[in-house]
Parts: sequence; structure tokens; C-alpha cells
Amino acid sequence: MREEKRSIRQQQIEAAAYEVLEAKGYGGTSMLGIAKQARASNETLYNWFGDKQGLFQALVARNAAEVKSHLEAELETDHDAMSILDTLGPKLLDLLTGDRAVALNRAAAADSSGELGATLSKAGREAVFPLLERVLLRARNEGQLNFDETGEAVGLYLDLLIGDLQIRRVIGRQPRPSRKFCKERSARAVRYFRQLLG
Amino acid sequence: MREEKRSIRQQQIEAAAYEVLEAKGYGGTSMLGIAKQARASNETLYNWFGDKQGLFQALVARNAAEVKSHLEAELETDHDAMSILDTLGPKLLDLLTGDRAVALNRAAAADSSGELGATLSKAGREAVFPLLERVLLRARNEGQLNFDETGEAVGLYLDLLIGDLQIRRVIGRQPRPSRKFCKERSARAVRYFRQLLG
DNA sequence: CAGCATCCGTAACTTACATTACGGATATGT
DNA sequence: ACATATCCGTAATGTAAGTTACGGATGCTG
Repeated sequence: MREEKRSIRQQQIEAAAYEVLEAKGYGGTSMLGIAKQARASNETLYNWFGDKQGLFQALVARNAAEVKSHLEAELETDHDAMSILDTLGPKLLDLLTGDRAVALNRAAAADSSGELGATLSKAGREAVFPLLERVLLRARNEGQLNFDETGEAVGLYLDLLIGDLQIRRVIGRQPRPSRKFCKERSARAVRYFRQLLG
Repeated sequence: MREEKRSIRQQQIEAAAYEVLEAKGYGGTSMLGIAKQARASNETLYNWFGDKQGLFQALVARNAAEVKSHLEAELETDHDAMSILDTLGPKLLDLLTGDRAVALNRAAAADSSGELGATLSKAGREAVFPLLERVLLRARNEGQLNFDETGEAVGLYLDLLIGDLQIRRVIGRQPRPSRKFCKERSARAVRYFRQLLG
């Protein structure tokens, strides 16, 4: 099988895995279920991903790479820092509370080995954090914000932007926020953030 | 069996359930495992709790009742509102990020029926919310805070107090916060909160 | 084109677990 | 004290799932 063709096939399998995961949760997702959804065989899944954990690790890693590249694209612009935050905030909130992210967080919560959680966090929050640090440092250099500890400032921004939305999504008590909600909450977060650190 | 004796026995079984749940996660927790830890029989568990879901519902409900009574005790004092918040905040944060709460949130995340999440939220956040509303209304009456929407104010307070600590606890990337940390974060939350709404 | 690798669909194997059942021991109520 | 209910420890039952295996179809490479 061609490398390119295999890559496409792999993504189809991963997409099928998400469909089963989002419909049935981690506990209700079996390798055979994914294989059937993807019209693939168990043997192929095990050959390509190693085992169930390996397949989920691949899902987490790919999802995180996509989130990161989305956000990095914003950072390459010449816009001023607060404008970047205005664009980045709703996108980040949307991604973190989207159905895929929620499904992956649920998988991590159910994974008693802690490995999915580690991958999710390293590739997620821990990857986004330095990006946000760069934005906030830019804002400070532009004289828009005033803080000593960049990490503290990023943490505060995330508290105001995301708060406890994720856990409420994960336990099933918060519907997916609308685009409108994400914009409004981001604007609110920026407003409060500037009030506190401006 | 005496009502009183049965109640004690039931709590012993629930304590054993927590031990298994915290050690092995929801997916790794079997009824037989709990029965063995509690030195009870499967038959007794099924007679008393109905099924696995029923047992976990009981865990959630009892934990929430305890959290609530903890917090209500603070509310019965004659202290001024901000003092109450100074006491309530660290306690609430400690309870919400404690090992039991985390284990229950994980169970809810793994429960594809959504029932545990519903119980957890109704008996948790949704029970705590009105308590906090009362505190903040008292603070407004005392002239300490200024806001229009009580619910919005409570949400902001929770964002500042808890933020994304819970989800990070649940996916295993945040150790349990120390008492000292809870006090400091609560104090920080109150400070920012007053800065924004004072 | 032929030989080999790999994929699909399906089955097999092993293990685990939710739930029910059972014999004997213990507790309860009269 | 006796009869009955209930609990414990263990086994049985039925189902599901992780993983491997297999025959035939398809794809790839020389």
C-alpha cells in the first residue's frame, strides 16, 4: 500500500473511531466496533496501532497537533496582541469544548493508566500555554498589560476563558457552546483580564 | 438487621467502594471487587443498591449531601459575607478537587448513560450555586459588591476559584492541591473578584 | 504476469464482569 | 427456643471485549 494511500486510510479509521467514541463513550468503544465502523479488520487495526491504547494515543496526538496548528496560524500574524487574543480566544474555547475534545477527555478520565491524560495534557494545555505566553508578552511589550509572572497571567486568562466549562462538558451537563457564546465569553474574559492586569 | 446497624454497614460498603474506585478507576471497579473489599457478598450489594449504577448513584448522592452540609454550616454563621467566602472558598476548592470528587467525576465521565453526571451536577454545582448566591447577595446588601446578575457573579467567582483545576485533576495531570494552595487560591479569587465587582 | 504482502470479514480463544443462585452461618423477631 | 430472613462466601450463567488467527480477495513489486 502506498504511503499516501495508507495515510488517507488511517485517517478514515481514526474518523470512524471518533464516531464510535462520541456515540458510545470510551467504555462502550471496542476495537471490533471501530473496525466495523471503518470497514477495516481487527488485524489491520492491531497491525497499525499496536493495541487499543495505541489507537487512542494516536487520536489524542493527531487532535492536539491540529489544535496547535490552528492556534499557531493566528500567532504568525502581525496583529497586535489583544487582537490576536480576540481571535484566538473563541477558537480555543470552541476547540476545547468541542465534541472531539470532550470525547478524548472522557477517554482520558476512564484510562486508569494515566497515559492518555498525560498525552492529552502535554499535547494540549501544555502546548498551548507557551503560545499564550508569547501573546501576553507581546501585549506587555505593547504596554497593554502589566504583570510579573507570565505563567500566572496565562493561568488567569484560561480561568476566565474556560473556567469549569470542560468538566461540565465531560460529565454531560453542559451542551456544546455556540459560536456566539464562545465569542461573548472570550470578549468577557478579555475585558475582565484587562481590568485586572491592564 | 437493625436500621441503624444496616446504615453503618452501608457506609462501610460505600467506603470500600471508594477504595476500589480510587485505586482502579471506574472501568477497573467491579461489583465483586467492591464486595471483596467490603467483606460483603454480591447478593447483598445487589439487594441493597439494585445494580452497579445504583451503587454509584448512592455514592454520588451521599458525597454531595456531605459537601452541601459542610457548606451550609458556614452559611448559618453571622459573619459578614466576605468572611464567609474566605472560609467557604478553600473548603469548597478542597472538596471539589479531593480524591473522592475526582473519582466520582471520572465515573461520571465514563458513564455513557449520563445519569451519574446528572446526579453529580444536580447534587453538586447546582446545589452549591444557590448557597453562593445567598452569600453574594449578602455581600451586595452589605455594600461590598456591585453586580446585576447574581448567577453571573457566582459563575465568575467559581471561574476564579476553580478554573480548570477539576478537569486537570480528572485527567490525572494535576496533583491534589494542598490546603495551603487552596487558601491562597481562594484569597486570590476573592481579591480579583472584589477588584472586578467591588 | 507471478509471487508475495497485506487487507477484509469472520472466527476462535481467553479473560473479565454484571448479575443471579445456592448452601451454610448468623441475626432478628415472636 | 424456634422459625424465618438475611448475609457471607462461593459458584454458575451469559455476555462482551481484547487480541490473535485464518482463508480468500486485493494490491504491490520486480
